[in-house]
Amino acid sequence: MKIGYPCINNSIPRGTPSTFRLASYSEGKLVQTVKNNLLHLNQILKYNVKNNLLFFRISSDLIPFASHPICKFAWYNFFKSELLQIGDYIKKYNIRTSMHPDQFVILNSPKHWTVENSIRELKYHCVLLDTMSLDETAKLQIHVGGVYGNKLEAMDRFVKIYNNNAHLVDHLIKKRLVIENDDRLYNLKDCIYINQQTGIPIVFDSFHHECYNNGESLKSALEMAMSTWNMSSDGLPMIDYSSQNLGNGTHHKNYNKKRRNGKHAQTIDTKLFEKFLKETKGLDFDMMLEIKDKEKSALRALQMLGLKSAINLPNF
DNA sequence: GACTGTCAAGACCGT
DNA sequence: ACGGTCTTGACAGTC
Repeated sequence: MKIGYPCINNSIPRGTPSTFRLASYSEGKLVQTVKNNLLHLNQILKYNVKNNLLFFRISSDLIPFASHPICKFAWYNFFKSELLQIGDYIKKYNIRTSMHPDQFVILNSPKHWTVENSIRELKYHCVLLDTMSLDETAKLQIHVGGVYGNKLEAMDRFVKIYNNNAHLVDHLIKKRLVIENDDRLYNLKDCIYINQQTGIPIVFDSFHHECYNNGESLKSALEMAMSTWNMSSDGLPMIDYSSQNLGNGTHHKNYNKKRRNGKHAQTIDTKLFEKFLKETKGLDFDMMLEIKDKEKSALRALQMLGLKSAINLPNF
């Protein structure tokens, strides 16, 4: 089991902007920003290795506007050696990686341009991971998409574009793509339906499952999701762990039991995490902590798991 | 230096 | 049909 956190490390000051506005796009700005982003990523990975946090979600904003038509720059050539170096470091210390393209990647949209944009975005992620020379255990995690008034049709549209459009969704994407159950549209059972017809592994999100499920127990749900992974090629199953932000959520005007307030907790609730560990005892997976204070909670989780000093490392 | 509107991209929901 | 909301962090313009 590896513990990780997504994209941002609050212990390492950035110093430089990580992105910029489309309106001010220039090749020079892109190069400078990417250069800074790669240096920053290097620092984060070193921090992670030092601290035994060996699962990390790389930010989709590493190369700003990479999939936008405005970007004609071959960043994958220009930064090839830097990217390879990062990839070597990741492999050397056996760091598990993933990326999570954001809400705009929707493969089952009825609008063909939305699907095309989505695929361009997925390709950017693939080129990035491929240029780092990472194997197919480095995953790209997305949600199923919209419902558009008819869930079965919408799911079948997902399956169809995945299975029957090899010119759009090619092997480079398929070897990395995984789907995640969400908190209101596509739950675990829906993801299983898609998995059965596509073979796409499922990233189990514990918080989303709490919000939206079909009554499965945590452990059996987790086992179902984990069984969709081909351990030899996909690697150990990944899961997302988080809990809801307490505070004024229960007073929100749209509060209800299923959705709660939908936001991720500020910091890890050790009691809930303890309970989660107890209920999932015996299962092995790589766990991403989607919690706002990022590495801080991840370190706490490591401590609770007794993994903190599991490895001895050279100093940096 | 603090404050705040806005940002490439989508979809849902209530009115 | 339409505007607000989801959820999110940081840029970028304003004071």
